[in-house]
Amino acid sequence: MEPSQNNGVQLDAQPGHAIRRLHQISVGIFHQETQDLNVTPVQYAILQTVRDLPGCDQRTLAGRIALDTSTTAGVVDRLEARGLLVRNVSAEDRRVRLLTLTRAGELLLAQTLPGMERTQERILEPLSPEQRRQFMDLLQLLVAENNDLSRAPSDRSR
Amino acid sequence: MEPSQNNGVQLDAQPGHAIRRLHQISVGIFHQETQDLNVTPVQYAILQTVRDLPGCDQRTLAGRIALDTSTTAGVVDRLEARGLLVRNVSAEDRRVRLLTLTRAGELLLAQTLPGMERTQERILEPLSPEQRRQFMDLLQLLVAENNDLSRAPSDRSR
DNA sequence: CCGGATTAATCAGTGTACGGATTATTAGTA
DNA sequence: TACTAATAATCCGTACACTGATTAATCCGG
Repeated sequence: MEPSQNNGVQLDAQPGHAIRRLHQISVGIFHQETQDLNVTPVQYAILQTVRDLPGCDQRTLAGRIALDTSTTAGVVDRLEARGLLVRNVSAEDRRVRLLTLTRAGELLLAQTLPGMERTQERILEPLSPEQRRQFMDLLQLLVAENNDLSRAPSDRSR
Repeated sequence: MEPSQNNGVQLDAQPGHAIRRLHQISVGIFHQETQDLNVTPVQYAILQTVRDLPGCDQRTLAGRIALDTSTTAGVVDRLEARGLLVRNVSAEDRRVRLLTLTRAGELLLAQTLPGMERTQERILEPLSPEQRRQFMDLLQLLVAENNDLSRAPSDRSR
């Protein structure tokens, strides 16, 4: 009958816990691969997105990388302080601040790219090519289907 | 020849980015399912681990959940402030602080359990039973093989 | 039994990550 | 055209998550 022994809760078997661990690992590898550049994965994502959408406003940016607007503001603050991008008040709508990479930002982005690519390879390294495809398919399916359940959903429409 | 158009970097296709998103989603679902209890996933993990290892020290705890010791200290601070666990200086080694759940902590843990379990189901909900098995197998393989690459590796030996 | 290495915990500093409140500006409407 | 709603950004507060430095206690070789 064993009242409620409760020891059946294996942390590692919980999807949430394993996902947190893999995220942790992925960030760790990124830092190993980009060491001296002093960039974080989120900073990289923002630099990359602003490069692809020059003159983009912060809300659109936040929607693209699925980040809260206040978190985005903080990261952009740090990038601006380092002279990697500029914030310009829009002429049409003075509430909006348009983001553009500086030359230093473009340069840093280019320097980060190889380490970022090695990071992606190393994350999946323990898997066979077949398994890598499988894992990425399932992962992307989960993200797409559950998108609206995160607190800052991605918005690809903008 | 196309110099360096660089627009081939699709964020969503990068394992690192998708993993960050899924982590974000998983935390979001956890909060939905445990709303009024005011517990975070990491706080739950600590409560659960201390319940399974009563009188455990902070280093062992940190190793179990694969968390930095200073991060662990911070979370334990908050749990202690809420009266959910107690820190007792060890009699044998006065450097060590032994952790034990209070009755309030046991109660909160029990209240959190159903929401935590629903969270795990909801994360994988978009997948078929077969796909869920596949995804969890690959996920656990990645975590196990890459364990030493995170900045706070898991230590199951203690 | 003393001095250096080791260890457990903490502290200071940086950087995500979120909700909720506030401010400035624009847009829509009676 | 005043009044209101909506919107972009920011600010405050809380909580992870890590590095590197520090403190206190223990351990261990000579």
